[in-house]
Amino acid sequence: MDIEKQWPRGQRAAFVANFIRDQIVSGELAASTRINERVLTEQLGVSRTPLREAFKILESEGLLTIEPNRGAMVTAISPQEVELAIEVLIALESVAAERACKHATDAQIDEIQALHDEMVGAWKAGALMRYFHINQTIHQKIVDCAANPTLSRLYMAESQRIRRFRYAGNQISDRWARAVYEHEQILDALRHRQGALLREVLRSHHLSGWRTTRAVLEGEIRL
Amino acid sequence: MDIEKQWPRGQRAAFVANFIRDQIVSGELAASTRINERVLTEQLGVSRTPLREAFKILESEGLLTIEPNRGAMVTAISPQEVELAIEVLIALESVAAERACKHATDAQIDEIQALHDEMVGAWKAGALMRYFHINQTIHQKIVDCAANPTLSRLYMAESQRIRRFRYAGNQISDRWARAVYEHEQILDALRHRQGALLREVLRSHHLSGWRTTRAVLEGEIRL
DNA sequence: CGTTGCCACATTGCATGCAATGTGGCTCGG
DNA sequence: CCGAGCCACATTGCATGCAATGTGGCAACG
Repeated sequence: MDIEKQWPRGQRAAFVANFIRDQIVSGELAASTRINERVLTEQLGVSRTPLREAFKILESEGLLTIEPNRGAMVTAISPQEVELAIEVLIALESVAAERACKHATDAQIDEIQALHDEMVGAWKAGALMRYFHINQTIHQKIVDCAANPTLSRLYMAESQRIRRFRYAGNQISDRWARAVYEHEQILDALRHRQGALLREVLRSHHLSGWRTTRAVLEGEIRL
Repeated sequence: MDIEKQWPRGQRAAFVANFIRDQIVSGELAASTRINERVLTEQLGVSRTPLREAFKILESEGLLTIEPNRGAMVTAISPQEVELAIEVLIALESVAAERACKHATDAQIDEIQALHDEMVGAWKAGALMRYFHINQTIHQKIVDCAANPTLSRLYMAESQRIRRFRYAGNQISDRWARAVYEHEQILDALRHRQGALLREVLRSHHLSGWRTTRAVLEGEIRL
């Protein structure tokens, strides 16, 4: 990437971390891939110091595993661990649901509605990647409506950590259609500020999404 | 500290991070304190490279804030943010409660019981610091019983992040006595594997703890 | 006397060199 | 032919030097 282009002093580690994080959460860097410092420094045009600082950031986010003297590799996560993480995500979103219905501004809801419309467009256009990305954004925005920075931070970190696994499930077109329908229920509940309902709709949305995804991951469904 | 003593190659950043983290969560390093790299390198006997890597780790844990060209300082947290973080901690412990009642081994419960007995000892001896530390350990162990690594990891990180604030509330002797009583209810619920009950007891335990702590922080109660 | 601009010093950000460790291939003995 | 040991090379861990940026104090000016 951007060899020669120099990022601002004081933010290089952050930019490098973003770059690697994108590659990991998008699945471009497969699990257990070893990362070579020299290669990356040449790709990114920064020295090893900010690079290694980025490694430490990503390690504490759970995306990289660093073995002393052997370097960094993309953390491997089992479907079992993903399932447990989703349980945590559901808990976080449950708290968010009730709070979001209390604290969301109309502008925030409109923004989510706009994202939803855009997502439906991506669905109809068959743009899976775009759909998936907007989907994630919508969930994050709902959590952000809860006006709880800790909640937003943990939700973002954890959903990114398992993102590469969840992508699989959306490739099933039945699931895709159903998810769009569920999202409409979610928006309704939010718009009518029915916290308990939103919580339950979100919960079953995630559970049914995970059932599909797990089936795909375990090879029970051929694409 | 340990000038001259050299930590093993490959773990220095981690050890430095632990060292600083202890100082922050224990309150020895006050909020907004600027941290000077040169001073720390001399105290710890490591060079600036692992030190700066440790800074990045602690920054992503939310304990340090790094301003470019101005260095690291202990992140300031408002009581408002602490309250919001506690709401998240309660959500995490709620998930943990149900799961812990299903997955806890008898040995784990015995271990928690032993910690509880030790904590009562510290209480009777008036050893506040020791009491507080065991208290935190008990809650972490309960979460660990849930056998969900993500849950354990997030719970630990977040409880450490706000630890320095919660200490204040325990200095009220009424609260201290009540907390011990509540902990007995918690252990009972866990031992009888009553998940829903455990969840509710934990929830009200944290809420009443926070009410006291907030009052102390806001200066409504003189020590 | 207060304010502004400037300069020297302190501190951080990053690149790089060196030492330590890991790794793959080769030799040599069985 | 196979395996163990060894050696050269690749890679990482850390220390340190240099450049960029921030900061506090002093001087000059109003």
